[in-house]
Amino acid sequence: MSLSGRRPTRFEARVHAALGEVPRGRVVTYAEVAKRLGCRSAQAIGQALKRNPRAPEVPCHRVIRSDGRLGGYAGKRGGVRVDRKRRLLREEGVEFDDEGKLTDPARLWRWGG
DNA sequence: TCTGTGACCGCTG
DNA sequence: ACAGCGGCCACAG
Repeated sequence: MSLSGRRPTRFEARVHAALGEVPRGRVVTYAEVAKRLGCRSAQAIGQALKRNPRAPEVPCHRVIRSDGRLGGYAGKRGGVRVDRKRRLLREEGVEFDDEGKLTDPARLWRWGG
């Protein structure tokens, strides 16, 4: 309850706002979001998302790793949580191959570039 | 592919 | 206020 009952920090709010700019059917990397916020730690982005599993208000599932793999979801780096993430993306037309890599790199969203 | 190091935010004590 | 630690990561070797 320490998590769900907590009010978002300013940093978290900025992360969520940034995610809101990512259209459906597109994905963005943790690094890209970090860059957008002027933060040099992509991991800090993951932290912020973990603290707010309240989808679909915040489309956490649209954030993947720089190497094209899914990365974690809802605080876990594997298992059913990530399976769910993959399903959600699949519903938006974003697919991953057997290696867990993003099939179509054109799906990658990025700001100003 | 795996390991080590860098980076940084928020929790806890 | 402050130090230590862990975490949905990135990057180099």
